[in-house]
Amino acid sequence: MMTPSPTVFIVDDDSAVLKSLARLLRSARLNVMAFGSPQEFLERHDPRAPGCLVLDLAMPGLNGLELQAALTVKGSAIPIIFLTGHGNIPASVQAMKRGALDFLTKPVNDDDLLKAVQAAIEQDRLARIARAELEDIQARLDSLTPREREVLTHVVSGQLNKQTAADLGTVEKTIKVHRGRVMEKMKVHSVAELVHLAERAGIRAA
Amino acid sequence: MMTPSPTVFIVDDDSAVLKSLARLLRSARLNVMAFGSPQEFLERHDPRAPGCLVLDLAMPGLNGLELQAALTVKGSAIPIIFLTGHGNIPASVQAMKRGALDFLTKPVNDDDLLKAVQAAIEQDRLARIARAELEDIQARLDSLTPREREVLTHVVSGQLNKQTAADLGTVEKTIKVHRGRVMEKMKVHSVAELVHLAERAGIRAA
DNA sequence: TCCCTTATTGGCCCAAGGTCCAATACCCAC
DNA sequence: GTGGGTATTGGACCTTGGGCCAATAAGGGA
Repeated sequence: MMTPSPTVFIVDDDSAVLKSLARLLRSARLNVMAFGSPQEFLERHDPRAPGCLVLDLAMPGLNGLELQAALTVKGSAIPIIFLTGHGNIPASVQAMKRGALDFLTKPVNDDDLLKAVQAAIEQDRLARIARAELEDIQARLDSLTPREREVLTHVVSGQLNKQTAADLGTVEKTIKVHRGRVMEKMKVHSVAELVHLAERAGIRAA
Repeated sequence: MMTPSPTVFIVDDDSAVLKSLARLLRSARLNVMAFGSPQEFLERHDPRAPGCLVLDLAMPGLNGLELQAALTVKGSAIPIIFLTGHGNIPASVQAMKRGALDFLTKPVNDDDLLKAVQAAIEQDRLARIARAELEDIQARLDSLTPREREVLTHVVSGQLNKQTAADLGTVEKTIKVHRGRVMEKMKVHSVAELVHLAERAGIRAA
């Protein structure tokens, strides 16, 4: 399955700026989608689409920081590059603290913007790979029965089957069966691999 | 062993500001050490001392960003809060990208500064705990012989003793001995724990 | 009601991990 | 050259892990 090529989403209420930015980015062979209002972007944006967001800070209705917050709430992790004509330091610091990738001032240097966009797209690519891996692991975890899940936590914390059996009020033989199924469902062939996966999925000791 | 109480280090070339900041922070029951020049701080600062750094951006000789870079090179991870009278957005973004915890503008609101300092001290505390743990693990890793180290990487990647033996050109029995010593030196009692430690220390598959 | 999933257990057997004791060999430093 | 650390190997023996086959039992849904 082919990953769609990344798109740069631009949101700015000034249509002249919007067009100029779009032209610049398109001339660098980038896919571009321009939005004249934050609300429009928020409604129509598909979080699954790869790419990054170039966002004007000062806009009517919903300003850049608010849109950033709204995207976070919505669960979108798209990298954001802020662009501002009359921004102030507190706003830039706020934006960066909340995870913006960059914060540029207008008039923006073409090269600075292109570099920032390239970096954002790359970061989005890597983040997507990491997220896909996590989702894959999570899917396997979700296929476990409650009991298998309990056994898993004991295994990754290094308990012997007999200890696990005692903790769960059953016998070693039963644990062995569950354990075997856990290994199978998680698609691993060693405890080491299992611990790796559990670690990434944030599963802690029993 | 008692952790010394945290200190707020202040660096500002304006002695009036320095005194005023020191007074404010001391009134909040914080330990304070004031420095009139970045060079002085750089020379005399002990990276082991817990606390945080409140740093003026514009100073003669070495500006705030340069001092930040110098500290990074020196291996100091002290959290930095920038303070500036005439800063600009690019400088603030630069500072935040390089890991500054906050970037405040003068005249600073007392409450904002105190909150930022508290947050920085807490972050330093947590970072120190994490670092101490890492150093502990690293010390154990350093106690391994080269051969044991090789065996370790095979174990954490889930290889069977016989496979490891084949890879290292020896027999299973030998691997068992090394493996036993690895477990002993790393102070763990299960492969799961060993993988946990290796993961944190950044050891990857064989 | 019948089927499926989940959880449980037993027996049998083999593979893998791990320990104790003992021994050989190499290299380096005192 | 003698002792210590490192690497290696053998044998004996015990513990754990794990697969195969079979079976029971509770709870939910079609």
